[in-house]
This record gives sequence, structure tokens and C-alpha cells, in this order.
Amino acid sequence: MSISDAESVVMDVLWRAAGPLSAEEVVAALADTTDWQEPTIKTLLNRLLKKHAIVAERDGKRYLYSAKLKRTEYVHSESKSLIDRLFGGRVAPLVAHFSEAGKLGKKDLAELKRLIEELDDDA
Amino acid sequence: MSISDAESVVMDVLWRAAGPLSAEEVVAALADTTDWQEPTIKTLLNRLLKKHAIVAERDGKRYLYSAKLKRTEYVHSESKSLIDRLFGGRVAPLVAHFSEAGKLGKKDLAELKRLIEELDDDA
DNA sequence: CTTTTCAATTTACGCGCGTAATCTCCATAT
DNA sequence: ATATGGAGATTACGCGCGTAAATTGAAAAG
Repeated sequence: MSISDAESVVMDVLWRAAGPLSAEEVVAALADTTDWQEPTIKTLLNRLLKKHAIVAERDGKRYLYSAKLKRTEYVHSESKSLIDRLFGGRVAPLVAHFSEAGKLGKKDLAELKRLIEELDDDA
Repeated sequence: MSISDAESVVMDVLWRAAGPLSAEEVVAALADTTDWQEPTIKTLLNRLLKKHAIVAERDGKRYLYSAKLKRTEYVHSESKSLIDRLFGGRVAPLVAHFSEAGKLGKKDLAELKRLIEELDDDA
């Protein structure tokens, strides 16, 4: 079962949080970034529950929600499916594409260089 | 207007083709890879037309379809939106993520190294 | 005990997508 | 001229998603 775009925005709140959050806290956290009404966010929390991407523990009359799906897992499956679909499953062609498009900044380049060197040292 | 998953499969056929293809040829090309019935593919072609992602030119009683949206553009917008959403808009963190996940093969590593060196030379 | 309050759950609704059947129209054969 | 066949166009339909209102249910207040 896959996480939709709107659902992933809610996940982001939970991922950034230190601990479990009440629905009210999630709503508060999203007030800055979105125009979603409270019922909308409740719906998204429930859909995420049904997908087992989050868990809820009772806290008096409320529930506290926390992410069960780890952000790294989510990021990986999203990235992998794109790379599989568009770049034959390998990372280098993606980098090559951005390079050819002139979309690799100095910062990116420096960081990539560092990364590669580091990996080379390990090998 | 964005291209859906199923639509992108049709686009792939047109991108790989040397020239414009008839609907029949598209259907034939997809017979190996998908179980889609002919009307399904016609629907997808029509939706792509409506989105101006492809163009049709009359050829006697048929139409010949060809991609108007370039593959590079598509690949770029898909990749960019993922990188924006998940990696702060920069390529290096994506590579770092795959590296940390142990998902950079020898081949990837070698190719990345070559790429980086090449770019360094240009600079 | 009844009323109010408030969180969670249920229901709603339009839209695009995946999938496809049906309809329409024109050309060709009889 | 009419029937047939094949290509494109129209219509269909269930599903998840984005968005949210209405309902339920239980706790707190009076």
C-alpha cells in the first residue's frame, strides 16, 4: 500500500516530531504550510492508520500518533521506483542526466566528489 | 498537465520509435509488455493528445502519432519533483542516500567517478 | 442525570486514472 | 446504392485521492 502525496505531508510532520503527536498537534503543525481543515487532516491520519504507516496509542481521551514507516524506507522506495522507471535502476545515469542538463551546482559537485572519494577509500 | 503512469508507457513506445506510429503499431509494440486491449491503448493515445503530449497527423484513413513532449523533458520534470520533495532539491543527498543504503554498485561507483572527473576537468 | 463539548469515525463528492466496451463514421466491396 | 469492415471517438465504471461535512460517542460540566 502506497502513501499518497497528501498523506506524505502528514508523515513529514510525524517524522520531524520528537515523539508521538496528538491530532491537534498535527493540525497545528500543518497550519503554517497548508490550508487544510482539521477534518481533512483527520481523514489523512485515518487513511495512514489503515495503511499501517502510522500507529496510534490512546492517551486519555485522545490518541497520540507516531510514524511506523520509517522515513528512510519511504525515501528509498520512492527513489528506487523512479530510478528503476527512468534510469534503468542505476543512480549514475540520473546524475549524468542532471549534469547534462546543467543542473549540478558547485555545491552538488563538491559534495559528490567528497562522497566518491570517501567510498573509494573504503574500497 | 501531467502524464500518468499508464500514459508514460505509451510515450515510451513513441520515444523509442524512429518516426510516427499508427495506433495499430503502438498496440503491436505493447502486446509483448502489457495485457492492454486495443481500446485501452486508444484511450491513452487520446488522453495524451488532449494533454498535448503527442501529436497526430492524418495518413489516409489513419492517424500517425508522435511524441511532442521530449523524453528528456519528461525525465527531468519527474526527477526534479522527486529530488525537490525528498532531497531538498539537490542531487548529492540522493546519491548519499543510496550510498548509505549500500545500493551503489561497482558499476555505479565507477561511472560516477568518471563523471565527476570529467566535470572537474571542464571547470 | 441531563446537557454540552470535543475528539474520533463515517459518509460524501468530484476528479483523474486504469481499463475497456460501444458507437459512429467513412471507405471499400458487392 | 447498400452492406461491411475497420479506425477513431464517446461513454462507462470502479477506485483512490484531495477535500471536507455530518455523525457518533464519550467525558466533563452543570
